[in-house]
Amino acid sequence: MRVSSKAHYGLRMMTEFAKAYGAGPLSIAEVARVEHLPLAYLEQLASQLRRGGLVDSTRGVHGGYSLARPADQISVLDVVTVIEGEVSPVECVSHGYVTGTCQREGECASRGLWIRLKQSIDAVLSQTTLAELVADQSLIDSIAPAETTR
Amino acid sequence: MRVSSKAHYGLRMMTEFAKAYGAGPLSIAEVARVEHLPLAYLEQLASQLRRGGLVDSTRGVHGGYSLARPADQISVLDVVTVIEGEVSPVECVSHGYVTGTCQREGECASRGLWIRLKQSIDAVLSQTTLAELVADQSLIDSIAPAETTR
DNA sequence: ATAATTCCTACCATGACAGTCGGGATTCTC
DNA sequence: GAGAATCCCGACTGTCATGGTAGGAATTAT
Repeated sequence: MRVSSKAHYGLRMMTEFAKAYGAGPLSIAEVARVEHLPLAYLEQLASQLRRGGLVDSTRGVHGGYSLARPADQISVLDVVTVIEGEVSPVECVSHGYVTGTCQREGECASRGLWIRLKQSIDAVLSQTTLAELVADQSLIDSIAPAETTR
Repeated sequence: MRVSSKAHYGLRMMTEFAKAYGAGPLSIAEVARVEHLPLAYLEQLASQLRRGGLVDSTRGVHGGYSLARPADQISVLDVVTVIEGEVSPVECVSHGYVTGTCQREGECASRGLWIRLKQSIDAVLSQTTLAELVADQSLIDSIAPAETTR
């Protein structure tokens, strides 16, 4: 029951893209710098995010990535799903589940529980957008700006 | 963001113990039989559940395990926690988190999100008890009893 | 005694995670 | 056109959790 640091990294990268939205593409070298994350690893994650349709890429000298749509239209669930695959506590409640795969299907008492759990997780993650994370960030920075200068 | 099949097995075992509650200890050999799970693996899980204080064990010929307290006083969260450790999407919101371990602490905008997520998961899992799972099970069995005979 | 049980430790195979590395393709700038 | 900055891609690696298996020791009812 945990979010991988992979997805966490992806989310941090996405908030950087969100901050830069509208001001041209942001390179992952820059993201690596401000977030203190390994460049080569971010490259892989960025590719996944692009293939997942969350960002667009621009190659060449002033290239980089930018959000495929405004930050208030990308939820944390979108990001986590692209990086970790569908959020689902057990296979039998995932979207692509084929009826009958689980032999216990008819007699399973806990399926209802897993469905409630999935819905609950999805709700929390889909209610928060990148825009809100960025807003919270600015708020934090405005209160304690000295911290960020190290 | 998934529950391990280990925890799932543990939960299935616990519901068997719940069904047998009051009628003496239930052996894991029996659990393995009715749930079609590997015996040797269940042994390990049963030990964990015992060390976690959820069941009591009786050795010897008519030995086995029985719930340490009534089924309506053991939640799914109890079981999952004993088997998987604390449910926590990221380290910084877990119970044993030491303030300052995460360098981003002051500037982290997503911590609030993870806290909401944890609370949401905990709520769902702690609201369901073994007693409810057993009750649901009986209901299912009474509706479609033919299924279980194969 | 012996059979049924829990208990305990060690072992193992597989796959995910969290990266690193090296090079190729593209595009801007000079 | 050369060079630098960038994205793109595949291969490789070390560590750890998962999902088991195996063997034997301790305990207890019959």
